[in-house]
Amino acid sequence: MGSKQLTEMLKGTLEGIVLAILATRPAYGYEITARLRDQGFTDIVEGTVYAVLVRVEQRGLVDVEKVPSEKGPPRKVYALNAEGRTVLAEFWRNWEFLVARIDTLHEES
Amino acid sequence: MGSKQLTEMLKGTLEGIVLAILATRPAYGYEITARLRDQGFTDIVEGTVYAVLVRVEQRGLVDVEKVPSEKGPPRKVYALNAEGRTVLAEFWRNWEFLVARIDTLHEES
DNA sequence: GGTCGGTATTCAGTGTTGCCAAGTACCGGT
DNA sequence: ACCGGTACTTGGCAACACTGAATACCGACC
Repeated sequence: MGSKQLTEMLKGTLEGIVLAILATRPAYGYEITARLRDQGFTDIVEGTVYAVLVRVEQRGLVDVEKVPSEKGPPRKVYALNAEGRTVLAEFWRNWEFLVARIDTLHEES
Repeated sequence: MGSKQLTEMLKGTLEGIVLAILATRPAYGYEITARLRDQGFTDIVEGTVYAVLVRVEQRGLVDVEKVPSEKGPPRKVYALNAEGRTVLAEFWRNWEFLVARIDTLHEES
């Protein structure tokens, strides 16, 4: 069970994390969840990832394509588009800003 | 806040930030807001800081003392206690975990 | 004496977000 | 026919930062 603290930290970063994953190559929800788990986010909830994908699609940050799967229902493959890349770049800027400020605080204590 | 992204990122980190400030020395709300502004969080909202302080007080992470001010109404001075230090340590662990994961993603893109 | 600005705290309401829990759907192997 | 793995959807909930306004205390200035 992930700590409540970490859950709250994910608010605002999870979207960026998903966009960053899509930046390397297109992917579908189930795959993204699995990759997050491999990557260390062992407690990430599937429903949450899908919710993020719905959101970024509605905001027009990704292009979507339905691709038949051999192992189950069709996959919705998400690909980062130009708008998405812009938002991702903004995410990195904000993230680095936050990390810098918090690092300063950490050193002071 | 400047960007909505940064606002969302603060969720889950602002509490840790405030605790980190209190770890250096006791402080009151107005002062903490000012320090955050000096430190780069130029758009931080006063009401938000007070809300965090109410929360950490209710959770018993701080000791509170009312101190008269020469320039206005009495100040509520917050001091981090043992429980607060524990939570702050947990915050740093979670923060470093998140930074590590996200750094990995950043390098991959 | 009355107003203005700086200090200092509180509070109701809003929107966004991740989690929980359950459900739907497709498929291969037994 | 059933079960487990794959794959997506959805309604309700709690936590959090922001908005905007209100309250209160004080010194300085006209």
